[in-house]
Amino acid sequence: MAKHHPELSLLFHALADTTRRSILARLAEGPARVTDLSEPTGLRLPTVMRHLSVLEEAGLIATSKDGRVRTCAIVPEALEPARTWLDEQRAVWESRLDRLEAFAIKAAKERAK
Amino acid sequence: MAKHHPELSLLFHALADTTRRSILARLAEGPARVTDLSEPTGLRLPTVMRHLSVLEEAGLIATSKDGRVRTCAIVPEALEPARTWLDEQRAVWESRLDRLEAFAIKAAKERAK
DNA sequence: ATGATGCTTAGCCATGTCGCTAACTATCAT
DNA sequence: ATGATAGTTAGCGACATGGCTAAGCATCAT
Repeated sequence: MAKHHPELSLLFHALADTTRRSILARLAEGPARVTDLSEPTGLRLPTVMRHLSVLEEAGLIATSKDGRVRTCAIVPEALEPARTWLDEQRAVWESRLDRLEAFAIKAAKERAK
Repeated sequence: MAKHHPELSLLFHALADTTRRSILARLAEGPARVTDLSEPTGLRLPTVMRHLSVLEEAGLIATSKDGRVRTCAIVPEALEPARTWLDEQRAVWESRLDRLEAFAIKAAKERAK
């Protein structure tokens, strides 16, 4: 049952951090330099660098260096695996709603005790 | 720009682990006892318990105890915040494709050097 | 009432994460 | 060639994570 999806783990892990999500939000407005990402977050450069490497390993951003300036940009397709997984799960989970309801009744009974 | 979404962090973090995703896959087939989840994963009970509490805190599962048996079941709506966030991002990211392409050209130039 | 069963708690170990500072390298401007 | 600027590397500290064992508690069957 699709037990090993390291890419999904990388992806979800990268998204599971408010700082990284706000970096992505900033990059959604357009490419930015590392320093541009450091200022609004109030974080030091090395800290930002680490977040960027997590995002890059997850495939969520791409970076390139021109002179001494590194520019970061979003990779929109990177979200697809997550989206696909969520859709698949939703499909399966909802098709089991009958059983879920049976469980909910049991749970309610338990809660009432 | 929606900087603080602790629920999203909990959610993505819960999903960022293959063991937890396979527990969810198992639960997608219907509610199960803790022991039922322990056997296929090959993990010890306390380990499974910890994963379950992570999943429960993220709102992804609900559990109830009847006698000495705890039953776990999926909470389908729990995926919605993640799905919504992904959809929003995709919308924004894709609307910036023009800028992205400009960046891609620059990146290609850099890669070639 | 005894033992088996199912879960729970406490606590250990190795490793990973997230922030930092300090020091280094590389580039650009003068 | 000097200094400012942009990024990078190394390494620290506090804490979280993911696995385990051992021991405890509660319930069910006999």
